[in-house]
Amino acid sequence: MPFTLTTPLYYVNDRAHLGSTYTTLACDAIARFQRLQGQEVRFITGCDEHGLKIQRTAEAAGITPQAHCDAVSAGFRELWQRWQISHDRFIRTTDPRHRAVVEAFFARVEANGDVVEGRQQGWYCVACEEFKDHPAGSEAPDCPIHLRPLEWRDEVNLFFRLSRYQEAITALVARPGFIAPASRRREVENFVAGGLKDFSISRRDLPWGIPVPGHPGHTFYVWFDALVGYLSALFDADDPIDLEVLAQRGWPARLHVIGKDILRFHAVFWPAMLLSAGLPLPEAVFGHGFLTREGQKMGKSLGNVLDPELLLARCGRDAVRWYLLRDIPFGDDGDFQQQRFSDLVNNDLANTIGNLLNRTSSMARKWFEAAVPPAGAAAATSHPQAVAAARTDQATVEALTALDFRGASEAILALAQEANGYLNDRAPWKRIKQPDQALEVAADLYAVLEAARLVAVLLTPLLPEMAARMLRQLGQAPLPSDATAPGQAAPTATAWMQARRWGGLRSGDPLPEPEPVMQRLELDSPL
RNA sequence: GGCUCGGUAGCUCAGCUGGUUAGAGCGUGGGAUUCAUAACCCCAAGGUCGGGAGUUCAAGUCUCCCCCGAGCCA
Repeated sequence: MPFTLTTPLYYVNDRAHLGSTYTTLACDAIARFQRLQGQEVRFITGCDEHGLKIQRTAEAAGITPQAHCDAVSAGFRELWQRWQISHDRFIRTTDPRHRAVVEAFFARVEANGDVVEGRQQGWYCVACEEFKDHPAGSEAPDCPIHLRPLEWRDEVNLFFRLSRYQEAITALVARPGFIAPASRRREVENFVAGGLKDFSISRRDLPWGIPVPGHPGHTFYVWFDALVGYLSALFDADDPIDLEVLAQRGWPARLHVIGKDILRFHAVFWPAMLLSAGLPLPEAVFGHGFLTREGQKMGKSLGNVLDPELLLARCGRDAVRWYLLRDIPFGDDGDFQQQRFSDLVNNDLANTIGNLLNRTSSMARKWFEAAVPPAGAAAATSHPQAVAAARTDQATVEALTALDFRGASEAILALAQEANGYLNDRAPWKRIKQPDQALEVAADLYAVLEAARLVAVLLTPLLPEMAARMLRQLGQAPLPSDATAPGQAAPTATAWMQARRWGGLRSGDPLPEPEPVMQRLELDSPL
C-alpha cells in the first residue's frame, strides 16, 4: 500500500510564495524519508486553477484564464524542479481527467442524496471564495481578511448536505492523531460543535469552472473541485476513471500537509465529502504554521516578501531547507530571521558538520595513504562513537516518523558535535607523532569517519544534496530518495537501512581529496 | 464580547503529572589547540521565569485577578 502524502493544490492566482515552498519542502523531506524506509510513496502536489478570482485575474491581465493558469502552474512546476522536490504527481484541476473524476465523485454524492438546491444569500469575498457570515446591519462590508469590499449574492445553488455528517465528523475530529499538531484540534472541534451547516458546492454564471452535470448553469465551487484533485492525482495515466481503482492506487492518503488556514476544509468538509462518496478517509491532516519575516507578516503592502526564487538563487537549497526544517518546530509559526539563518547554516552545516568531515578526511589522507584507516578497535559496536551513533540513529528515525524535523536535526547535529569533541580529546595530530600509536590513531579516525558517514546517511531525507556530497567525499555512493519512475518497482530492503549500520566504511578504500561540502553563507545585503 | 493559545537569559525557545544551585542553541567574553572551511574543543557572564494575590512543607509548574501579544468565533 503506497504512502500517499499531499501538499495543498496551490491556487494559481499568483506566483509561488515562501509559504507554499515551506509546505512543499517539508513534504519532500517526509516523502524522502518514507522512500528511504522502503515505502512506496505517492507524493502529490499540483495546482488549483478554477474560480472567479482566477477568471478576474486573467481578465485583468488581458489573457484567457487557461493561458493564465498554464503560465502560473508552469511556474510552480519549474520552481519545484529547481528546489529538487521529489513529488510523484503534479495534478492540475484543469486537467480533463480531473474533470471526469469530479463528475464521477459528484455522481456518487448526488446518488447518495447529499445534493440539494438551496438559496444562497449573503456577502461574498471573491478573494476568499467564501460567503461570510456577516451580521446584518452594515451596508457595504469589507472582508476582514482581505479588507476589500464584499459582493452581495443572491442565487440558487447546489448545497452539500454537510449537516448529515455531524456525528461522523465529530467522531473523526476527536480521533487522536487525525488533526495534527494536536494543538490545532480544539479550534476545529469548536467549529464542529457549533453545528455543521450545509454548504454550497456550485456557483451560477461562473464560466471558469467545471460544469455540474445535470445542472445547467452551475459550475462547481472551487473547493469542491480542488479537494477532489487529491484523488485525480492518484490515477495512473492509462487507468479508467473509476473511483474503485483508487483503493489500488494509494487512497486513502496517509497525510495531508496544509497551512493552518485551510484546516477546516481538510478536516471537516473533505472527509464529509468522502463519506458521502463512499470513499475511505485520510489518516491525518497536518496544519503547519505560517512564516513571518523579522517578526512581521510578509505582504506585498509591506514590501517584505521573501521570494523563494531569490532565496534559492542566493543561498541554495541545502541552506534554506536546513533553516526551515531545523529551526522551526513543524506545526508552529516561524519567523525568518536573516541573521539567524546564516548563523545556523554556517555553524551547523559548514562548521560543525562540514568541517568535521573535512578535518577527519584530511588527517586520514595525510597519515594513511589517502584511504580509510584500519578500523581496529573502532570496528566494535561498543566503541563510544558507535554507541553515540546508534543513539542518534534511533532518535532521528523516531523524530522523522513523528514529523519532528527539528528534533531529527538536533539529534544529528549532536552526533557531529560529539565526534568533534572526541577528536579534540584524542588529539590524533599529537599522537601520530609517536609511531607506536599509529594504530590507535587509525581507529580514532575510522570511528570519526564512520560518525560523519552516519551523519550524512541520516541527513539524507532532510538535505539530500549535502548528504550526497558528504557520502561521495567518503567514497560512498549517495542514497537515492528521489521519486521512482512510473512502473519502476518500489524499493524493498533499502540501501538506507543497510547504510545506517555501524561499520559501513571499508578500511583501505580510497578517500577523495576533501573539499568543503557546505560553503559558509556570506549575506552582505538583506535578502 | 466569547473561546483558545502564548508572555522563561540580548535573540529563538525547552522545562512531563508542583520538589535539591531554572536549561539548550545562537550571540557576547575568556581559555585551550593547530588536523580542519579564522573552523573545532572547554569555561564564563547573564534571568526577581509578564504583574499581583492565594493554595501548599514546597510553584516557572496549581487557583483567581490584571497587563501584553497571537489566533478562532461572533
